[in-house]
Amino acid sequence: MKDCSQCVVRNRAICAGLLPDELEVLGRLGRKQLVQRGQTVVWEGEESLIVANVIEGVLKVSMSMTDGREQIVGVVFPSDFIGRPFGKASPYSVTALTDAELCIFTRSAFDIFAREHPELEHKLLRRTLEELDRAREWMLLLGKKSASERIATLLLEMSTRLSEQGCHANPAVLNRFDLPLDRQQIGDLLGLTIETVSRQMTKLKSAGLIDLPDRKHVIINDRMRLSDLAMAA
Amino acid sequence: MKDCSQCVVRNRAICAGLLPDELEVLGRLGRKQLVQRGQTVVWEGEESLIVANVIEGVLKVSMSMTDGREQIVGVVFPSDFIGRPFGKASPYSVTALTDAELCIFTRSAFDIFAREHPELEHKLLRRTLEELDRAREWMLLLGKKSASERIATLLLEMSTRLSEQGCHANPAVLNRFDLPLDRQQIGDLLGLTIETVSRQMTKLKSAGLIDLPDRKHVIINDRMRLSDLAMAA
DNA sequence: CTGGTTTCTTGACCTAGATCAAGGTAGACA
DNA sequence: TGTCTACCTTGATCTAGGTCAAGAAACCAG
Repeated sequence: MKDCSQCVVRNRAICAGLLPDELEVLGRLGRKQLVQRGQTVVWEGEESLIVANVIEGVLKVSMSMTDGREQIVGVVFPSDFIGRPFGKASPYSVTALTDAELCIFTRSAFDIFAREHPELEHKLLRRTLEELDRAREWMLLLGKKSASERIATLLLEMSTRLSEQGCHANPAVLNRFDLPLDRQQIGDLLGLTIETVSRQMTKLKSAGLIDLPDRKHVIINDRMRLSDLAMAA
Repeated sequence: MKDCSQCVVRNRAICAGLLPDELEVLGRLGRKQLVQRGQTVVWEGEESLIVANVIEGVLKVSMSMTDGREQIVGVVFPSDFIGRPFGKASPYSVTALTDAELCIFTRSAFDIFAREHPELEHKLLRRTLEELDRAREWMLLLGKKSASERIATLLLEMSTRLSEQGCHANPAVLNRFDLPLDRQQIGDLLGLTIETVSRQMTKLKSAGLIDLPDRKHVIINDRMRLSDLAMAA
């Protein structure tokens, strides 16, 4: 990699806070790579060979059962970290939902570098703790929420996470954004079928809480009612 | 705390690997505390004041909705770490499922100590990554598995985690153990009602895969069929 | 613009698991 | 030793969301 100091996620990714010379060493370990929508960069069950920072684009983290049932267990945005450091096999796949740009490291090189740079491990720890909080929040959704509560929660979550993407939170995106997932993927994330997702979205649209000008585009009209719905019923 | 070097979880908790003098400093920051079954040590939404190592006993990590629906998002065993370091509010509660013994630290003192001891933060990172893997595995269960698959998965998970508790994996416990959860708690962990849990357990018993000599005790008769069931159907 | 493909929506029907409602049963305590 | 109480099991019924089956939009290539 030529110059990490110019990286667009420089101040938000786990490499933020490294000293200039440390950053240069890390930069030499990594390489930028473009991946296309649909391309898988980490395979469930395979040896965990790479880790990466997301520079641009959105990716899904998913696990599946032998008979093909799939659950999306995470959605990853620019400046987020992907891959499973310090472990032989990756328990999940990582697949691009949009065209994306990654900053890839071999896992072994990253593991060694991380152990030598406590500041980096600290950043990674904080991120992993946040990811764990999000995973647990999603367990509450999957275990206890109704279909309409799930859809409302998803729309709000996507809204906030997409709007946090820019250098500063981007209020223009907050109530008007493109979903990076199709209906099937929304189902796989929420533990619902594609038909239930479609019906519930239509219902929210009819109730005036949202607009759906086309397949991917979402406009939130009544954020408050939507978040009431997300929390209880 | 008098003497960490005598601690029963000494070699498995995150404090393993600290130098004797570091361990002594950490020991002075912590105190042992007994908690009774049912007692809550961390409250959801409250400021995160303490973290702890579990010395003895089993605890649940849970999140709930405003209307009282509760999801258990984690079960914690001896040598595991509890609490949310590096964050103001705890997103979940932690409650003892059995009488337990903890080694408690104020969060602020622990945070400072951890930042000064990369080896400790590394251990904590590894544990958090494992906890995240488990949470995601559970998301697959909650999003995609049938009731019988969920029960089978739970029994196997409890079997392995309880048997790993001793200094060495304890094969006697593997197929014969006491569930630290009652039926309601099993339901809250699996996203099922108490009645469904009861019916599915009875079904597994009738099929001869397990025995249930009393409320809490479980004997696994046919581990292979149980794990076939846990994975697919 | 047109025909083909993919994705999404809608409708009709079905089922796994929830809900409601009695009973059992095992500890606990007098 | 009885009876209280907190769990647990079982049965009957209901329903949210799944499944199956058409269409309808959007998207794309020529």
